[in-house]
Amino acid sequence: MDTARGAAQAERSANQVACLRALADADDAQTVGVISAETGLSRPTVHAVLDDLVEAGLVVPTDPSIVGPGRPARAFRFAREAGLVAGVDLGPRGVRAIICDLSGRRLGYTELKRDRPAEISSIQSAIHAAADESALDLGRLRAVGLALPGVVEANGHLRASLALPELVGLPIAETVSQHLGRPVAIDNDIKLAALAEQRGGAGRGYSDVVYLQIGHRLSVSIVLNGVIRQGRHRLAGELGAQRGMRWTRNADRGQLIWTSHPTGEAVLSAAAAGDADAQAEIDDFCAQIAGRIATVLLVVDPEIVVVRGGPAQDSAVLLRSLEAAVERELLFPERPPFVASALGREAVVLGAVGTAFDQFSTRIYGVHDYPSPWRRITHDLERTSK
Amino acid sequence: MDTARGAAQAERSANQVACLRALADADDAQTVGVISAETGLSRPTVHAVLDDLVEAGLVVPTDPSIVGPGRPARAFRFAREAGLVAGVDLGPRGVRAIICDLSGRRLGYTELKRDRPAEISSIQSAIHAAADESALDLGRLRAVGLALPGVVEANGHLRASLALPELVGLPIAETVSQHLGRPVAIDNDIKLAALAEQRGGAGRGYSDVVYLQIGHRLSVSIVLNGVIRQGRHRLAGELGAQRGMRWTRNADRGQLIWTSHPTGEAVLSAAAAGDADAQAEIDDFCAQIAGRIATVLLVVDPEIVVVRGGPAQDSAVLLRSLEAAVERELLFPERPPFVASALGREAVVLGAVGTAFDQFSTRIYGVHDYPSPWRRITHDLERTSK
DNA sequence: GTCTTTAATAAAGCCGGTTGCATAATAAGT
DNA sequence: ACTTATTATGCAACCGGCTTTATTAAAGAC
Repeated sequence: MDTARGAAQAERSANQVACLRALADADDAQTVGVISAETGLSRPTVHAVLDDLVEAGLVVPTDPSIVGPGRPARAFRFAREAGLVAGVDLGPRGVRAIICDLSGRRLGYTELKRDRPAEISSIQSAIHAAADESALDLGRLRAVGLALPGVVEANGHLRASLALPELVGLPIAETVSQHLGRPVAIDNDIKLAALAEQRGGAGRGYSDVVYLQIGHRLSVSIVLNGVIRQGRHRLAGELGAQRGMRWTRNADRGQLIWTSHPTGEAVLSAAAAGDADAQAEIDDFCAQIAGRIATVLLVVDPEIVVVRGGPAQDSAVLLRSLEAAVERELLFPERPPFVASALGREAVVLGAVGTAFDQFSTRIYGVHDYPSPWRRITHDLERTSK
Repeated sequence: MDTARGAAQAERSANQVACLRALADADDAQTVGVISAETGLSRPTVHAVLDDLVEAGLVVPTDPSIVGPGRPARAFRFAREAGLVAGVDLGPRGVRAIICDLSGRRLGYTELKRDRPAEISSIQSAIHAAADESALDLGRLRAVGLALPGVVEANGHLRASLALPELVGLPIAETVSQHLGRPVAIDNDIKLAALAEQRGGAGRGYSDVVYLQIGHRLSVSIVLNGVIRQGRHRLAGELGAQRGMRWTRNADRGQLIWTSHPTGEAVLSAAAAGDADAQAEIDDFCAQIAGRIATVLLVVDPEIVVVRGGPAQDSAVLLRSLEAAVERELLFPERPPFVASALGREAVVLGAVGTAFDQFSTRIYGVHDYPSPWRRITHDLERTSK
């Protein structure tokens, strides 16, 4: 008895999404005729669907803005300002927050440094600060995404974290959610960065991506079929959890030691400028980590590897060295290309807000299966580098 | 303009599948009323759908076979004999073939040894032999699944194979398909074994399974979200493709060397009987391979690990030793359980026929998205051990 | 003020589903 | 052998969603 109703309503729902997408893709107002042509739906249907969407507040009628002869067409516009979604990246040294509208446009952004141990309240503070930047009304906030370093359980607790030990065991998602009265999606920072790169960064267009972050420690995260690989115990990619398996020998308590130049960045820059010692040190480093990377590649055989490490302009040195080192590990010539991260350090916070869109799509838009605006989320990157 | 038609027909199609499933699940004849109750569809709808299915030959009306008072209900039965699906496991020493009906029942089975190099024609021969066993009419054959050792490309060629070098580079799937006039699904043998174990073997009920075959060489295959992980170059799980990465030190050109007893099976049996030397040798072996297994576990973090190795009755010795060795490698206590393969050597051929059901479901049944009868395929295992 | 052009609305029909009711087919009772 | 109780069938009516077709409304152009 529910089947028929369900199927019929599903069809209407699908058409709502189709019309909303057509309206949101072209970001100025559109007439019913155009939407009808674009979606393949008949004019009366489009009209009925748009009425529903106007009712729901997702679409607003606009002035016809006529040009030619004939009766002016009623125009409609996606009400992208109807709701807000926030993303927060709570790291060991600071917090970043971003606020987007329903179309994924970046409306507010904040970056706060911190010396003291982190507190849960700094998450809400960052959201408020980002909202104040553009005088946004947080009453329209629909959902929040949160990125944390460490093993994040499905229930929103932080099971383990070397970077934020002060928050381990706390019900973080629950606390923030109760405080803000909004749903909170929470996940590991590297996993969210990988997702952002796959959806709209260097891995765009590929569904299977391995993301590699090379800093003072090495982190791996994997996106398969367009979704983050979590694993039964949320340990997928946690290669550091293997005993006695240090990635490199020149690491001392989580700090990489470089000899040719004081910092990793300096070594990269020098190698890029032609310094042979620096290049040799990088090649040696890559050779050390290549074995385990090769194993990861042979387990999942991804389409592409996105690498974040060192300053963006010098990443080519690291990439080529790593590529060569990995190639030496493999018996077959088939190997995914290694490309530099496109989103850099922003990837984490973009992944956070994006995953909120993904997980709470229905609550955010009020329709089922509306796709998240990853394209725009990741595209508005320039605004930050101002 | 196609949307409405499409949605409506999709609904009808879904209802066809629902009715067919209800009919196939209870494998004797069912009345319209029962199906209606089971599917939640109304009686007139069920009747219309069944008429379609009878038309398509998938369902046959049956004698009412009444019992109580009242007008006898028309009964219908799933026409499981309407089509056949074959699976073939072409190995280095022989070939196995199985033939199932539409419900996944095993109707024919054959096992042929071979000393000479393999030929493609032995695939068809095995199918014919299996059909002859039960006097089956291969005119009803709908699809074929084929398992091969080595790297199998998506187009049906064998890219690399240590076990069957004589077939490398040949368009195997295409040749068999043209010869039989039927679609042929082809894949790597270990991958298909993993799939069979996940769908109806020791990994039943789990969607993320790592399958480990421990013989003279070690093979890994991974099922994620219920589908075989293939990888961009079909190399997912091919850990042997990493240079210099021998799994164990007591291997000589692909042959494991045992000292306490002549064969691996003998070592396992002795250890099971309490032989300390044998147990020590097994523990040493497991310690050697545990590192790489741990890495695989940390990359994908599966729900369960299915292990095939040694004779079934002594597998507990190997499993416990392996479990302990892997546990020593991991920093976190979370670890998937290790269980013994339920399908044994049959897993490969069962996976072959099952993947044919999966891939050619529409052609086999004539309806969209009818689920493969994995349960019955893997359940009829006893018939072989006769 | 009328004509032309374009869009909105209304009406009718299709397809798939459901509910409700009269009817047919049987076993059991007399 | 006939009636009755019982059960499933088959038909009719209706709903929800979409489409097509025809009619009406609203603007600019002459």
